[in-house]
Amino acid sequence: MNIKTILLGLLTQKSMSGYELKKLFSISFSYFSGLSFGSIYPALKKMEQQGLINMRLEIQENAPNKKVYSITEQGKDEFQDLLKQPMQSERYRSEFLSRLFFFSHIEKEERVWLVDAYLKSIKDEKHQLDDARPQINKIADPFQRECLLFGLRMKADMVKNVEKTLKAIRKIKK
Amino acid sequence: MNIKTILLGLLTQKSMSGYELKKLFSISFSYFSGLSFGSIYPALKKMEQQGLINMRLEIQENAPNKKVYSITEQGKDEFQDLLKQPMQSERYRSEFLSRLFFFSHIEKEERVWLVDAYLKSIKDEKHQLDDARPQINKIADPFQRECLLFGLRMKADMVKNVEKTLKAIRKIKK
DNA sequence: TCGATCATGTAATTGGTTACATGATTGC
DNA sequence: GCAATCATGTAACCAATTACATGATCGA
Repeated sequence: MNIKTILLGLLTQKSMSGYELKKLFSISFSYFSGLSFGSIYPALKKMEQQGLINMRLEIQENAPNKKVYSITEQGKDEFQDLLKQPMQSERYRSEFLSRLFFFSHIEKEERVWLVDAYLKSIKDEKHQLDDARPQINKIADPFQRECLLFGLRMKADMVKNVEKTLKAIRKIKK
Repeated sequence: MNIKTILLGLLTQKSMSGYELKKLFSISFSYFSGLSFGSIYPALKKMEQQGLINMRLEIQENAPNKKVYSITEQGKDEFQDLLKQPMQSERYRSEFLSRLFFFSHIEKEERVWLVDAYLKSIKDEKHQLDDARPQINKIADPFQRECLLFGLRMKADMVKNVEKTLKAIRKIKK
């Protein structure tokens, strides 16, 4: 999903500035995507030119002025169209698999060490997601809750599968 | 894993031209990555300039001449270094999850239809991988066989998890 | 004769990231 | 006084894709 769709989606719920979009995004969306100001601000400018969103300058006294964007009717139509496009399952670009593919080129201890460290890091992420669960559930709608559940299941599966691979590569001599 | 590492890895096994690299890549690596000529040829040129690989022009009579690249000692060292870097688990950029996140904005039938079509497409991919299994196993080393097994397990888990999500969204009224 | 395979390459575009630049306010 | 938060933006860079350009050979 590209930045345009995401921003349209978030602006459907509430008018916001680029700064606020980034914040909201970091809370609710962080697990499966990530955006930086360097892409948000140019995207908003472009979308305004295309008539998908409107900008209103909000003068603030104790903080810098902010540009509050709201979605237009045209933007809503565009968002609907984008959501209804068929989903093609993307190639799973996995650093883990790419590395494993070339494991014959490094020493056995090195292999075990690498996979073990990787396993720790994904377990860690799973725990982080577990911890964030109540907070996310508070602001999420039913579908977003399903997102979270899906993410947790996939993380658990990932842990299981990496563990299996670790066992297997321990058995490979040489 | 970036293109440089992949090309170095493949060239460790055998000296090859860009065209041959692409072919080999498509067979053994296609499941978890993908490269086009538009990235392979410039990458090879750059790597040659950096001294990671050498080029030898092979004059052919019944086909266009080809540039056969072979890895240098410096290239081997670089490849070793790259393989030993710790793996950081990347963010899982999932179109499915991004779409699900905004599912409240489309009709129920639309949602079910979309997920159902998606489910079919990943089942299809799983079958394709299953079919390619014997062929891949023939040319793969033990670690590459583990890659395949890992991929198959993850695909199966994916199917299960999408099915669960489908059931859940069927139950959500509105 | 038409499409597939062999073979290399460039240009334009996509879709971002990171670093840089600015500057006020608030809390410790 | 220093770090964090608020707030916007540009420039340089990265890593790739797609489309375009060329052209020979071989098999059905």
